[in-house]
Amino acid sequence: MSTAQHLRNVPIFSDLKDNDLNIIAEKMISRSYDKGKMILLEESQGETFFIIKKGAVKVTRQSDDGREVILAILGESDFFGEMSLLDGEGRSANIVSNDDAEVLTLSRSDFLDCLETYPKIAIALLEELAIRLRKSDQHIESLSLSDSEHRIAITLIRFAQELGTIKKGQVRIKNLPFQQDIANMAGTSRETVSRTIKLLEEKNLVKKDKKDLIIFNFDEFRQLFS
Amino acid sequence: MSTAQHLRNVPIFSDLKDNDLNIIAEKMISRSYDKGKMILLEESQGETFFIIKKGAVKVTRQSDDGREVILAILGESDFFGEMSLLDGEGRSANIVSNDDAEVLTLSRSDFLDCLETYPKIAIALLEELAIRLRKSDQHIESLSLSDSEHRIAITLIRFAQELGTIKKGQVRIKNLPFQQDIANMAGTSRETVSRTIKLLEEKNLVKKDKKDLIIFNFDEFRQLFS
DNA sequence: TAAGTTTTGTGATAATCATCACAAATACAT
DNA sequence: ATGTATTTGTGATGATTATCACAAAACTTA
Repeated sequence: MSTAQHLRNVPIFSDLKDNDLNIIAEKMISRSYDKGKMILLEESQGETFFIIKKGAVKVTRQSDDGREVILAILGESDFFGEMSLLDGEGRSANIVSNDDAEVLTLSRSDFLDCLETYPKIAIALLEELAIRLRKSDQHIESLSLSDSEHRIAITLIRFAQELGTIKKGQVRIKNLPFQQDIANMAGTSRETVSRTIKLLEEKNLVKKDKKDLIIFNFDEFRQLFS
Repeated sequence: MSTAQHLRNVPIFSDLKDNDLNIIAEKMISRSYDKGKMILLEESQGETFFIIKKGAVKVTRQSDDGREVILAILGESDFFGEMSLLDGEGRSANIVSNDDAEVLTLSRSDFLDCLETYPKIAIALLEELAIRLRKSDQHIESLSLSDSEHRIAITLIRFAQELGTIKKGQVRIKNLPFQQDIANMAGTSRETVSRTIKLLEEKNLVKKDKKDLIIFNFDEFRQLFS
């Protein structure tokens, strides 16, 4: 698939005419990263905009003592790196490739040019940031109010929405992340994730199937926990 | 002060020419709210953009059982309401006036027109949303990793940055919010806030002065807790 | 297939912190 | 000022959950 065709799937570019899309596509460079490679470091200057072509990445923050908080897991057609381009501050998060990943990159100046030239892109980007803020707010609420069972359930709901496939009310989360990663998103410990998922299985709400997790009745599940 | 003069202080409008500013100012309507009044309700459709002219508001989310999470406290020249205008979703948070507050409002269509007409506004708004996302990320990190002492200290740092006045290394947070509000931001209980502030006083890091709180050495304080 | 590595499961224990229950202090109203 | 309502302080108690310590299971790689 050509770069322009990839861009077509990215919400913030989808409004553009083929012509404009091609112009932007030509400015982009493709890169690949092996699983577990650091794509962006917390301290470095932010000079690039990234779009995920293939694979998935973890957005994390690391505390002094080495513990990791996972802010989000991004997948195909998602983008990152825009924050420091926009406000000029340094990076605030690390980005690590979760699988082998391929990305398209755009330089700072090309990115900012885009925004000036195509106001539609700026507006679409505003929309996307608004959605992310909403998700952050929900995340904050869940961390503030809930016990660990709820927090973990809500994390599973997030995965279901981002990575899940629905089939008659059931959601299958393909390749459920490691318990440690779930714990780092839910603000709890790995052991608690293990115990809680077992609990959810005993309540007949979910079922493990090899590397996947199935939520039997997604609507009910959401009702219960959010 | 005229409406246009107020807008001058609002970051997203500060780039505009006087002329354009006046055009926008004429479309805005001023409203006042008594302390504690709900300005926006969680369920209602989002149809208005708000700028705070005077006073402060709490941005909150409420859980079913009535507990409240405070996402932010916004003050003069801050704005809100943009999220549902941008992504078309319903409100995700409540807004309650914290003091008596005066706001300027702009209708949905006027707001969106603004973005189309003045790309500079869209870009400035992107910048502001990027900053908010950064703050949310920090908030999430702090809720995920820290014990209650740290979370409360970080909440105090947030207040200091938003509402504080610095004088030779000391920060005075004028009119510290109620312990209950601090607790709702820090994701802890009111009693724990009480005990923790006492603890911080015993460690000679802060001091209460009537309704204010003084942080003796702001840099050191930040080092300690973030 | 065997050996090594990573991930998961599970008990025991201890620490943190929410909750309850008041008392004290402070603010507010008449 | 006096009474009422809010906000804060503080002890006691119990619940939740982090942490430690392994064992089991599941993947990798040779």
